[in-house]
Amino acid sequence: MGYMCDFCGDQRSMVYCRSDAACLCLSCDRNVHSANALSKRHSRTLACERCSSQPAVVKCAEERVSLCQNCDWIGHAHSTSASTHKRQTINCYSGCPSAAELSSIWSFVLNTSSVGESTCEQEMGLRSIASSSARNTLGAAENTISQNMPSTKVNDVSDNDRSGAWVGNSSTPQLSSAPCALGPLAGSTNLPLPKLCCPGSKDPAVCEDDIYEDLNMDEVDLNIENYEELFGVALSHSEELLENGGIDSLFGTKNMSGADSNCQGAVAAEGLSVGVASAIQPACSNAASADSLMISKREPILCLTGTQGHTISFSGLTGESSAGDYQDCGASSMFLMGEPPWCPPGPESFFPSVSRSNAVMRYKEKKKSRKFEKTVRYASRKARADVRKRVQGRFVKTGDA
DNA sequence: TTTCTCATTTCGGCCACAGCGAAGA
DNA sequence: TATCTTCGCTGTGGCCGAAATGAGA
Repeated sequence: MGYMCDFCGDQRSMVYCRSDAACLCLSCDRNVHSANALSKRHSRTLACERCSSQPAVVKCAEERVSLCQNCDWIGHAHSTSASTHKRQTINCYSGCPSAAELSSIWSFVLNTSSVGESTCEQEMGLRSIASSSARNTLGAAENTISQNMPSTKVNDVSDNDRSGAWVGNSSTPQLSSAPCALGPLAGSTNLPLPKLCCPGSKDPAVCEDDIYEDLNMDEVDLNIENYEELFGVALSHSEELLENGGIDSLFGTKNMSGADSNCQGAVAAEGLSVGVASAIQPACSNAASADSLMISKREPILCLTGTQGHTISFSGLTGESSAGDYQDCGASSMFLMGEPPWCPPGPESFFPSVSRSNAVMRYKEKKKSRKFEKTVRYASRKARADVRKRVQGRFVKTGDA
């Protein structure tokens, strides 16, 4: 890092806000994003420690740095030795999570409190910012993985790892958490397979609908106390763990690479279904906000390690994503264009055509009725514009009649 | 089934000006 | 180095026209 907070300029920046395109310290992150309900929806993640201008998507265990997609690619794809580096997905978050909740999202702090306890109740308690939708959809993804890759050993983690499977890393879904994963959403569907909420999903419309239905950040009432203090301790703890080589326990999940990697089987399997693989590791699938989930759709990032330790990366789209992009393009464009370009022409029987058309109708209706609130950044300007004289909608000079 | 026409919806530009930040004195 | 001044840019809302979309013949 080393870069200063874009807001206060005093503290070291730690968090990258996609919506604001800004790097913030934790304190400013809290202040800025607790201002109103809209700002609470901003999807944030750790800032890339290399370029400090992009959101980090993975954490390299060997180099001990958080890297954005680009830096990760530059640093690992071109080097045979570096390509074997163990990397962990860094999750997004939104709202104003407490330190404990952030620790759950990133799993690099206060891990001991949850180690060894993997009950649904605890996870739900920790992840209060996570919507049931996100939880369910990921759970559905797990289920799908298990069905589509029966030969792949998905559940290959210790109890300790399991505790962080949900809260810390989306790259390695855990079948063991099926009671949690198979929530009402997945269970209520009549579709042969649970819904997926990922770029490779066969029915993004369904996903987005569910996201909007189930996500209600306004209901989240989160308070942050002793933010800096907590994180100071937490970071020290994480560094200590890193020095001890306890990357697994630090992140609470399996690594992305390695001989027993969960993803390995997926890649090794011939005719890899990218869609399914995307379900394995959406960029921010653990994020609670629709924001982040949409980002996941737009930026399907795959970093899978094959049998030779080579990393295969896919990125659907590159470049900056504006706030407007998140509004709709993420899902609708993909949806309207049919199958995502990265979807292989595999079996099309994931969803019956009737269900799909129904999903199309539901999606269109919902899209029609959806309202995107406009954020007024300067109330004073708004107040002045409201009282300013106009002619045919245009402002006129004060002196003019 | 395709093509054309009309109605409806969506979206971007325009306007004045206070306020903010950068640059220079 | 600190303070002040100047300049340029930003954002605000309602209306209009062009473009896109949908429905019907």
